[in-house]
Amino acid sequence: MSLSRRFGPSRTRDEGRGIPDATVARLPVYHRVLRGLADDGVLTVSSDHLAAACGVSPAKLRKDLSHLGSYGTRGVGYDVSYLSYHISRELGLSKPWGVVIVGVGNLGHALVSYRGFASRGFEIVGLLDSHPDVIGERITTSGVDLVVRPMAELEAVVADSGAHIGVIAAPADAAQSVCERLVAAGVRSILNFAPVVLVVPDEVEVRKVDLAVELQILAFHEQRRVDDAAQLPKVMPA
Amino acid sequence: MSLSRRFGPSRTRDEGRGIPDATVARLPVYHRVLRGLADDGVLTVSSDHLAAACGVSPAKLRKDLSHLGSYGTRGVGYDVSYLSYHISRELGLSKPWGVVIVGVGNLGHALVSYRGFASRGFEIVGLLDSHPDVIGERITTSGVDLVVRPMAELEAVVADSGAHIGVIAAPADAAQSVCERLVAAGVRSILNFAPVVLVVPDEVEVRKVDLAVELQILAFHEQRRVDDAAQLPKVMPA
DNA sequence: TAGATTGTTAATCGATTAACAATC
DNA sequence: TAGATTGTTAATCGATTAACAATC
Repeated sequence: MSLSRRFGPSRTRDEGRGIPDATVARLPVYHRVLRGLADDGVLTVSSDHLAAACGVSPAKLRKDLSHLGSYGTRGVGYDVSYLSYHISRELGLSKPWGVVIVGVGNLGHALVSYRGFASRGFEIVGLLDSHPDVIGERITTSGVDLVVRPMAELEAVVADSGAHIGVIAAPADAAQSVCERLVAAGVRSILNFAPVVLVVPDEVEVRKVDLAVELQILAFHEQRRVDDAAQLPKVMPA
Repeated sequence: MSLSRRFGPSRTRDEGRGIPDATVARLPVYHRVLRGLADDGVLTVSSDHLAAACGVSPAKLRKDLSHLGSYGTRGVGYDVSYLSYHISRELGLSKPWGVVIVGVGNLGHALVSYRGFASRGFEIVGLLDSHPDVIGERITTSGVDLVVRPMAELEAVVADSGAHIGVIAAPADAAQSVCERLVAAGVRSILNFAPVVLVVPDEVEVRKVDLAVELQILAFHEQRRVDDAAQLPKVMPA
């Protein structure tokens, strides 16, 4: 980190609040790409370069970053590690967050083996399932060494581990009940893989990953393409 | 389907094009909830009810549906199966779409066993992997009976199956190359699970599912909550 | 200083919302 | 007819974009 910037940008930013949702959703991508650049030994990057690597326009990138503060240098660009640090701080990645995964079927197993957790400061601190075949299974991957606990222990696992984030990888018909127990146990951030609209109190943040929705959006556009190809009379190349 | 509506809404709609992206992204949710209502034997639903079940406001729901046409009845509500049919038609779910999955590790296995494909008219028509341990494995689940093929056969599998959608469940460092081969083989719709910004021609539609991004967005809000709780002086209950 | 690049401004675009006229 | 509920309108809000003044 450039120590020459020690005194920082003197609070010209949005007073720490009010970063637009659309910007927050892109910060993780900027962060990942910056880490890749740092690994490659790149020290400085311009908004044009970084934007291209992130798949956004330079204007959008600069606008997004301006919400965090003023971490670039005109005429030069951005110091890769300095910017990376400030994004990670803004995202809350400087603290480690404990994650409990409820449902250790195919998807749950895939999540546990996912290496993106630990590398971003997330730690899996609990695994729960209701199926006797899975309960008691010991799962050991890089950074994880846990035994699957029965659903009855959900509240105890959350309390003991101090988990902040709950991942619901359970079947659809169990999802709402799991969600309610997580919330009652004190979890306020939930990542839901079940194809269900969860009902939660206002203070709880739910994000949903829905394979079927993504596929259906693709199908919509695919159909448009097929229809277009069929309806338009073939235009002769000149 | 109410045959009394046989003659349809006489093209008052947006001429088939121009359904806003935000609306398209919600249609699959409406469709799923409507199917659930139909299964429960519900014949008619008001925008207030349906909106509540979908977790959106009634105004937004009606606005969204108005882009498809005029499929409700004032004073009554929407015929569940009639509306469901028109949404599925708009989404392109009346035709079956072939899906090829590239990468049959933990995530790929989870995807194959996901029951949401077939129930929405998607059919897995090819599985590919580069790992010798996985190649040749026969995978049989409800509706799927396939052998994992080596990566070298990607082009042949796409051509033979006529697949329209490619799912990239391969490691990050293979994703761009897989993507290019899919596109060269004629695939125009890609669902990408690899944490990589794919570079594709304009005519290709890529949707990305990124676990790390979702977790980091949750961490951002979680941090805000924690900070708020720490900074605000404790307010006495009156 | 001259060239490069940021951070900000103002214009545009698209999405959301509330209210209500149309109409079953 | 009276009550209910849609489909549409107009206002608001938030996100994107292009251009450029600030400044390294």
